[in-house]
Amino acid sequence: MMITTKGRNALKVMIDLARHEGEGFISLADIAVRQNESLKYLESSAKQLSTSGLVVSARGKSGGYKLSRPAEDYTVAEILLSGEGSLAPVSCLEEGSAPCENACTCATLPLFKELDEVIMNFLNSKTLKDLI
Amino acid sequence: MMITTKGRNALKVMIDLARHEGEGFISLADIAVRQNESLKYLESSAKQLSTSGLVVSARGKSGGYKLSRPAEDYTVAEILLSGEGSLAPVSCLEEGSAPCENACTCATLPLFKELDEVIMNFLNSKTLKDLI
DNA sequence: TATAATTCCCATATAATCGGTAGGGATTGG
DNA sequence: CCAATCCCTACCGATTATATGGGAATTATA
Repeated sequence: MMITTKGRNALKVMIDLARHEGEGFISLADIAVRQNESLKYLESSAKQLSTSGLVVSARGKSGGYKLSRPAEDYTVAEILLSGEGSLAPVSCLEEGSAPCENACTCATLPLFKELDEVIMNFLNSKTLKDLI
Repeated sequence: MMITTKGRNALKVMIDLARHEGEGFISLADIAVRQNESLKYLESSAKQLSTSGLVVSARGKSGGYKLSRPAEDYTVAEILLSGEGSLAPVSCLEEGSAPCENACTCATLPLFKELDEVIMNFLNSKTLKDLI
């Protein structure tokens, strides 16, 4: 499976924030209850989204998270990428991975490159707004 | 990543067999050399293909494997499925997995169902013959 | 100023999966 | 009988997945 709980939780946080767009900062505790997920585990996804610049965070009392742009300006691809690091269907297509020494003769690489494109085209065509 | 060495090796075996279609039984030792893979590791993929009925095996001296149908009659999807067991992009879409108790309220499930369809449509549209 | 709420940071734990390796059994053509 | 070949089972180290837990830093507000 390509998408783990990290990506799924990143998406759940973003969807919840999008549903409460314009309501100021939303606390993770609220999101955890609504999405039926562990607060502690959501923290890592939320922090990653914040580091990636996809959300703005505010610490301290009445703090929380909010979207940094309108919901329709996010692609699903960038949200999942923030959570997962990579969405490549095979490890040899991950950015930064050691290039496979058999790449030039590998009988399967062209296929997986195509598959990667198909997946990314789909995920780039969907916006956060489409999910709410 | 969704495709592991199991699926990739299944594909490599099938591609090699397709390239030698009509030459009778091909030994795994030959395939291992040509594909630059460990014989021992390929054995598990080949056995799985045999169990799935995608190839015919012959034991004993001058034995080996051969395709059970013409190369153009295999979809890439069924080959990868034989090696991987499942190609679902998330665990909750895997057949036989315990159904997620949040399925009816999960904000992300519809998206992943669509993604699964996109992936399977692509992999079903490709045949083994397309790869050689 | 004290308190409570909140994000942020780091460490730990457990289970599963990945990517093989090893050894030998069963079968069969020559 | 022998060598080649597939078949079966067990194991193993490394990594990843899926969290949990403790507490530090920050901030609004009473």
